[in-house]
Amino acid sequence: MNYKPIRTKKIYEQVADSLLESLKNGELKPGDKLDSVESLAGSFSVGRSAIREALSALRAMGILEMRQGEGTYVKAFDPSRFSLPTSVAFLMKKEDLKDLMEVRHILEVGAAGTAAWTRQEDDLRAMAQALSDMEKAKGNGELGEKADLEFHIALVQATQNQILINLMNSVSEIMMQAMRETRKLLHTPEGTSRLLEQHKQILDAVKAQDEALAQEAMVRHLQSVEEHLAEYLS
Amino acid sequence: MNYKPIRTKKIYEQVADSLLESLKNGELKPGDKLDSVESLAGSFSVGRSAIREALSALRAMGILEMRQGEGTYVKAFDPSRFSLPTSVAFLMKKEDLKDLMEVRHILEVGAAGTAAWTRQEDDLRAMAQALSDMEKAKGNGELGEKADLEFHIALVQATQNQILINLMNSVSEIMMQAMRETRKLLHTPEGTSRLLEQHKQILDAVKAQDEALAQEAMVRHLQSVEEHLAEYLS
DNA sequence: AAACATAAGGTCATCAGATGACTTGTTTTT
DNA sequence: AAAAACAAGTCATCTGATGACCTTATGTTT
Repeated sequence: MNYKPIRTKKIYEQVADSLLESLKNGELKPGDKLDSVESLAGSFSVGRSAIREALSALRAMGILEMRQGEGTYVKAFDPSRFSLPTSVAFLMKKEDLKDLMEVRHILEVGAAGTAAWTRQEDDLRAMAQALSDMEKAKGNGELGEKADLEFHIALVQATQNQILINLMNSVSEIMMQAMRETRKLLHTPEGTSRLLEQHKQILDAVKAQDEALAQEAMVRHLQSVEEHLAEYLS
Repeated sequence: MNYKPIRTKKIYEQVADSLLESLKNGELKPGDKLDSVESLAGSFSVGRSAIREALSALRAMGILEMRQGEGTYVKAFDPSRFSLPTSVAFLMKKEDLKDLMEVRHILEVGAAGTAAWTRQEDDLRAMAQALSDMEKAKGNGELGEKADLEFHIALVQATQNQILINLMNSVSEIMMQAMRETRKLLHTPEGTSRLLEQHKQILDAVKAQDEALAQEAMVRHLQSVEEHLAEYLS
């Protein structure tokens, strides 16, 4: 015999769900100010702690904003919510990292293709700037790596797709944190010139608005990078 | 003149950061049990509420697990943490949805390409099953849609990449919620047979382990879908 | 009249004590 | 030996109090 559990959900979860429901119904709209914690506690007939936990949960989801002394407000949708938790990088295993690298590969190739369509002059300038920084940094691992990152950021920015930008950036950040030591070995003197050439091909294809070529160039680049990191991931 | 703000961070944020630090240092490992809320409150010289808020925040990040009556434990890394907040679908605007659709496009094409390499017999069976379900459901929008979704899930499963699977699934879920009404118009009687043909091409390419063909077939499929949804997104 | 200073009210942040609920392990009873 | 009762540890929630912070209104000075 298995009876249904009674009161499975914790109180603050019920409260959070109820508030979420109000949002879906349109009773609460972005920008609205919620009732004070006290009055909410009264309405729901629960303690303030439960309300606060519910609000904290919703804030963690990025739906609410609590401003001390002012009140609690419904946040508008913000594409930056579409990012991954970077704080967990340090407990990823090698397989996880391999999976993440694959996701990055997919996103980055896709971004290169999209950017070929959507890139503006600004974006081309930013990418070219990153390339020239990389050239200047030849041999300096620290700087070279920074310029490398800047290039990839400029590329994804060129897609004009905020969700993609946020997703890509958080993926990159997690990978950087998880591979702190290893990734330096890409920026040896001759490594830099190889990377430089690959990046230049990507930029040229994006500039020429050649989607297929941009994707190919990115695939070549990533395959090269992945080869050099292979031993770390195996 | 701009002075540094004093005590920028709230107490629970400081506590959360401190605990995160312990995780990075390796003082805390996945599976470990944390001290009780009381004793943590003593160690940090703060009230229990502050500790609880910190723990709640870490739980929201998926790093901790609080079990009533037992204690608080450090969770192991779980790829399912790499998903996007599905609860915010209802406050997305059309541009956001367009961006998200683009991300889905990129991920799905990438998944098709990867699956061509990694798919197992099981995966092929699951995809074929979804297709036959779709055929049976011809005309029934509800069932057809379900089978459609199953096909895409089976495809991404075939990549064997848990992070990609989670990411893709949450993207799909958000899109489904945000387009509740509109997406039904794909599963008209003649719409279904068109979709069926496109899916079959994808399956064939994946079965043949032809990466490029699988990607092409997926691109064709998504372009067709996007065309039919165009009026909704414009 | 304009700028500044002060006070008041509202609200979130934190603390501390108390009670309830849940899990685990031990002891007692049958 | 099995079942039931009990005890200890812990998280969940409630409550009241205090502090910190923001906004607004009011008063004061220039």
